[in-house]
Amino acid sequence: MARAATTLDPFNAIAEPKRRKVLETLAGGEQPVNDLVECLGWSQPVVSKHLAVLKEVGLVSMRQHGRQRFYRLNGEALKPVHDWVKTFERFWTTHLDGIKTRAERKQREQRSNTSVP
Amino acid sequence: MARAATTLDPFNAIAEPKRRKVLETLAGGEQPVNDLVECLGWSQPVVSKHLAVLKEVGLVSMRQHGRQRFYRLNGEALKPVHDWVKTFERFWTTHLDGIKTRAERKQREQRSNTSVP
DNA sequence: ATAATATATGCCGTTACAGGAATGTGTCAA
DNA sequence: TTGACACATTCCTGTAACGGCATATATTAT
Repeated sequence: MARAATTLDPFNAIAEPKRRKVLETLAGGEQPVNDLVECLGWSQPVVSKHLAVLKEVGLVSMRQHGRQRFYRLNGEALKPVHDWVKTFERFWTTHLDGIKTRAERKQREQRSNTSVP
Repeated sequence: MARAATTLDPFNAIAEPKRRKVLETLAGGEQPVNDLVECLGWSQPVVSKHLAVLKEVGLVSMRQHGRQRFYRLNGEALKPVHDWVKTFERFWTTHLDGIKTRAERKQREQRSNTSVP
């Protein structure tokens, strides 16, 4: 068989750095395509194509006014990604706060104090 | 240009559903490849290849014991993804806790209080 | 040394997909 | 209507991801 089916989910959408950049830009508020083109410094078709992908996945929505099309971020579509990654949170938080580690060391010290006086 | 390499960063690595499944499985503890093969139901080369990608990005580490190779999850490598997605958290939490909605209603009430006494 | 086991790797075919260039579509202005 | 503007879409090309299959490599067992 060939490649796996193109499951167009948010995970795939944000795998592309440029699409993440688009989302970051739109986090500041809705913008017409041309503003994005100027702000990001890419060609207009490139911007439009990435916007099309983001819209398909539901990460952005579009509102037309005259000949301009305003794209707006729909951050809620990132929740599945957030929820998935969050299930792994314990793998770095336990290292950062060090509470558990310190507590355990204390316990070890206390045990050695009592057993080896 | 082609697509970005999957071994480039965790974002690309977890874009593949099968690789996410591998990480979920390894969250329960380290496992040799054959156990993963049986548990996941894929061919051995497929499992090995995905493990190779995950290892390149640093999402898993490997320990050899005899002829078995135990793969262990390194969840910390997911932190960049978590941190990035977290910056968009307000886009769905504000709807859930209703902070924004309540604040806006308050503003409307105050406006109507002053303008329409 | 030979066989069996555990895993990695190389090759191949198919398909995805990013970017460039050109063109299509729809809307406003004169 | 004609032209300018804003944007989408199509065609093309190069690169590489995925999976299957076969094979290589390394370790243990006999």
